[in-house]
Amino acid sequence: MKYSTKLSDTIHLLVFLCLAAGERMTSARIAESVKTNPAYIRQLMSALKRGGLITSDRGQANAALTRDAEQITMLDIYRAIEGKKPLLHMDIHTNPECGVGVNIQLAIGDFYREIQDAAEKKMQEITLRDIIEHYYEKAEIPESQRL
Amino acid sequence: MKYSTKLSDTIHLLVFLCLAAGERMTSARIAESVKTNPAYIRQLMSALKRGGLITSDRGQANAALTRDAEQITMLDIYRAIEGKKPLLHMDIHTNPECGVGVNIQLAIGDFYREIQDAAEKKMQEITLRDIIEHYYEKAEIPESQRL
DNA sequence: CACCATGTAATTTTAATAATAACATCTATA
DNA sequence: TATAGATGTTATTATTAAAATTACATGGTG
Repeated sequence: MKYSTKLSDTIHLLVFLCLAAGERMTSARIAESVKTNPAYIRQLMSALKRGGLITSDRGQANAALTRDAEQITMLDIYRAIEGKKPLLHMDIHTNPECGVGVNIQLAIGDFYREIQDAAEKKMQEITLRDIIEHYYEKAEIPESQRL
Repeated sequence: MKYSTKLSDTIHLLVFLCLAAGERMTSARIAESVKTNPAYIRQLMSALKRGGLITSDRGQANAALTRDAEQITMLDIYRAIEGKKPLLHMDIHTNPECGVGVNIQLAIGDFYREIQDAAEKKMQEITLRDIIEHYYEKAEIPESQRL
């Protein structure tokens, strides 16, 4: 399949929203930057809304964070849009006739869990504010123009 | 796309190989346990060979680890079969006209790198021996029957 | 009312992976 | 030496998760 870029696109969306503070961002405007279509952006925003990270109103462009950017972690975003989807995937099609196969996959699953936990711990340490700050540096936006 | 189960299948393959110490495992036998086809197994083994983790001879079933199971980490296996493929994927299709889009993705990339490092550090701590031991526990193989 | 926005479901297209097929080459053995 | 069976490798097809797209109901604003 394609690789999922949902997390990247959602972070992009959120940063864009923050940078345009005041200015009302439509899904069409955001889609232009992400180079995708408005419906996809709205789907991501819908997931963010379900996850309690943003509010938005039907009929008008009025999305906003429900809390400060430093209170939103990358893990919060990941959970909102990818749910419980893991980074590594077990093979659940092994031969059930083969006891070895089944138990090896179960054993692998426990180690995958550890790796997932390590990754999620790091995700939890990264806030939307951190990403915005780092974006400012990358883009070399002068301090005076930052929010 | 489909989710990649290459890592899971390759670990499966290696454990299977270790458990059958002595007995010569053909790609057909292994494929039966993983419930796939022999050519796929040979492809995985080919990658392991390129990565220097196993040896094998053309014409006869004779695969073997190049070093002890405790000297092979999950990261070694991941590198051999997935190369530099990351766990999280950036969106490289953002609008190049939009400086914001490009720089946000660059900023995201740096944080993804941190997450990748955390996951790889954990992978490096897990050896093939650990997985085999844990399999023995899962399968409740009596100590007397373990290798 | 007219226009433009969101919200959402359904469908189509794209792309990474596993599955499969085909075959050259090597080994062991009868 | 001939044959059976194994690996090594490439090419093709099928599968499947994701993004793209379409469609439209619904709500807000001038």
